[in-house]
Amino acid sequence: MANNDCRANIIAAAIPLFAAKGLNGVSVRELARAAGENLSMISYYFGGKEGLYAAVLTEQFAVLDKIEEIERTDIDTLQKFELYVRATVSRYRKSPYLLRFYTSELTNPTACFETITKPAIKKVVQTLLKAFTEGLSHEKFRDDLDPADTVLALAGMINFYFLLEPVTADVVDHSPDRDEVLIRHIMDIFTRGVLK
Amino acid sequence: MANNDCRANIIAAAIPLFAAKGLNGVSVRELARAAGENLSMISYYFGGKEGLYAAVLTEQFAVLDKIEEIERTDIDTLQKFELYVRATVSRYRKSPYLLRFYTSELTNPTACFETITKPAIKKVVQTLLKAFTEGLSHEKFRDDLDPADTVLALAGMINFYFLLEPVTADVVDHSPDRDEVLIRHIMDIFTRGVLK
DNA sequence: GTCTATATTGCGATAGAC
DNA sequence: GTCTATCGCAATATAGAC
Repeated sequence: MANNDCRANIIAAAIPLFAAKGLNGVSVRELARAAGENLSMISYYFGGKEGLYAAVLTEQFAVLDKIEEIERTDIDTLQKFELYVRATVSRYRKSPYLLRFYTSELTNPTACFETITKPAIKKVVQTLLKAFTEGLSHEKFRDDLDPADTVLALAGMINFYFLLEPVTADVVDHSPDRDEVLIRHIMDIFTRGVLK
Repeated sequence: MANNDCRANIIAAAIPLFAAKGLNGVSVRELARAAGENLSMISYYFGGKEGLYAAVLTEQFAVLDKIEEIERTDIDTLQKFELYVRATVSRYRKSPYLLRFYTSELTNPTACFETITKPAIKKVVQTLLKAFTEGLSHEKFRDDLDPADTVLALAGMINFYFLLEPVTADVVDHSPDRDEVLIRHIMDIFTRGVLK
């Protein structure tokens, strides 16, 4: 390639490769070839393969910071949960590799887990927990529900749908056309499940 | 080690290693050392590292076959779903590495994905789908719910709880003592969410 | 900044003795 | 069945020319 986008080219090429095969499943040669850049540029810009992986992870997880908006938005608690579900779906549509990095780090943690992955996911969970507690204090929700169990249930419903896509693709329609219906079904179940 | 349990020793040692680091994250030397067996025994018994991985995966996923019992059991549809949730929890307690193999294959599929992983998971999904359709025909459930969305939502609630444990362990109590409460909460949400 | 060439290490697999 | 020793290769990383 040999232009001034070298660094960006490498990152862009690395995303689908790391996502599909994990940190240990890709070699620097493969990464360089896919980027159309010289092998040694990976060390030059990122200090090695692990450095590149960390850069990719940081970029991928950056969007998770937007979860903060949920706290600042002045809407009903249930609507906050719907906002979370909608944001999750649109995130996965825009960043089709995000969920893979996310779960790959959960199951086969790398050195980045403690520094990048864990804080990013924890922030999401804590934001949801805060919203739930808020809803509880307004006496909107049944008070015999455990906050953690409940928000993890909601997060699980939407995340698992995407996680299982490689298995269920030929029996379930996972096209974006159905996203609106999916969101409705999940919010339906959740709403009836948690309201007083 | 050098006893007649060589094959079994290798498999037993390989389970936690493959689960933690994935197929590409472990070397045959590391596997042999952990098993206390000679390196060459891996090729002798399994034809190589990938063969050992396939053997481990087959053994781990064998328990998933028990899902069939749900079809044969003559109980109410909702109770079938509760049976599934209970079976899932007890499976993860008995096989603490199962979920890791499961999701690792989903996010970073190996050669085993099409032959071992996908059929195993698909069977579970289809069993749940069948149970749901059965419940629909008995007019137990709201008929505006999509079967796939609904069963994936239930599966997601319980699986995600365990998947997120590495992140939420210090903010949520994941001890087996709470399993019964967890199951109750999930079934509560699900039941209220899907019943007419 | 970018390249080639290479240093070095560790990999998976197996030949062949016992 | 189990071992040691080793083959051949691919890995990451970098030195040094330009």
